[in-house]
Amino acid sequence: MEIEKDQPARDSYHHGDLRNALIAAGMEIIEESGLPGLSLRAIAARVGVSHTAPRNHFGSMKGLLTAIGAEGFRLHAAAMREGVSDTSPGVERLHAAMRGYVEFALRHPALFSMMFSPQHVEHEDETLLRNASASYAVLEGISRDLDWSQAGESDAQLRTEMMLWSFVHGYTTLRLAGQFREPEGATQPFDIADIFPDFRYRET
Amino acid sequence: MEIEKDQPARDSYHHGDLRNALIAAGMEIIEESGLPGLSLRAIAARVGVSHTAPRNHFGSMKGLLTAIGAEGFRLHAAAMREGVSDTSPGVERLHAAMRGYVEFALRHPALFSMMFSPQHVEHEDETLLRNASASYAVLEGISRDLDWSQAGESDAQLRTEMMLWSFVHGYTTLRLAGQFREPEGATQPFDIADIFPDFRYRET
DNA sequence: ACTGTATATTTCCACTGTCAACATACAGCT
DNA sequence: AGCTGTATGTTGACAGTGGAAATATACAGT
Repeated sequence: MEIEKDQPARDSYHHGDLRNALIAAGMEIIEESGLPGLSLRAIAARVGVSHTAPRNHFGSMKGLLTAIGAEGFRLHAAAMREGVSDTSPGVERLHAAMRGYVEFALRHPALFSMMFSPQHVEHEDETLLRNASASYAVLEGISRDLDWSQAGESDAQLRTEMMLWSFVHGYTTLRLAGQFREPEGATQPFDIADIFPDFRYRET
Repeated sequence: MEIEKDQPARDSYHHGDLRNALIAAGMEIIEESGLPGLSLRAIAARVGVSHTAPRNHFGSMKGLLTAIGAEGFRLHAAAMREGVSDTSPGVERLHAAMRGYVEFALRHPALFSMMFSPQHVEHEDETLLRNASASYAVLEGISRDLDWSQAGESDAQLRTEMMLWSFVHGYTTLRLAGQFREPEGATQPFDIADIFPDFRYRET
């Protein structure tokens, strides 16, 4: 790889806001070239800084990726909230939130998969967990506006939320991994709202 | 890393069954040290062969990982089938299959996440897809023994299968990523069967 | 003005996957 | 049996990676 020519001119030896600049640069690169293109050196070069400079702010590559992932969760939550903003409460709102979840992942596949990869990201990290919870809270809030009375038992609320998150996240992950077949004649797999289990099973 | 001392003695210049030996060695390493420890050179060293030898059989690192992933899907399907073998048909069998899915992933976390990572694995690969389908087919078969009549519409079968797979896979992935909270007093998150949506929602 | 600390650079290291050139063994044909 | 083409392994080099130690520079508090 050649040296980055148009390094942002820096007046002083110190950058001033290197931490945020690195996160932003990492975001750009992961959008452009995916995870394989996301190297410590590439990020540093884009900011115009030596490849060891990030170490002062993030400790290691994993630390930097974790910060990027945390920012990803922030965007993820924002995308869901926006997709939901102009729907009236009820199932439609839930469907909209689920679609927001999926569409964000399809638009930012590399970022999304990194966010949930313990290999790349320190999944115990405080801000990462907090931002992930904020994302989780969007689904949670909508879920509370519905009546899940048949769930019945203790911790019904928590169970329902886990069910929702599992379902949406699994659908998203499998779509990203290209595992779903299209139904006959269609060019895309079923929309997530079309497979949402609004039914109950019985044994034959 | 030091050189591997106890290389399996090889009588002849040619190995004889290098392809399978490499897959087996890769399996061992990913179990012991996870994805970060899984390097082309480490796999080759364990078999006692130069690090460029795999190239003849797999083309690239990704090719080798794909073969390992395909083998992983085979084991995954086998684990599910075994967990199901001594249950009578019905919901219990479905629960058993889901538990088998989850437990395999918890026992082989690195392998499992690699299997679904397009970054590591050629997810269009023929044998990989075939073995993945075999795994898929276990859930599918059990699902057919249940009555999902309320799903109703066209392609109900396919939708149901997608729903099941999404749910199980999402639960598994989120557990692996450490995203679920334990309910109060418990040391583990809810079992997957305890959050399975055997209910329907209504709007309030 | 002085001093300790935060920030950034330089240089080196072990390690990675890929590649081209070469060595060895096997398999099929005459 | 001998020849030959092809499959299979090896060697050595290469650019790229993240991390670490030693060093330079600037800032912040006294």
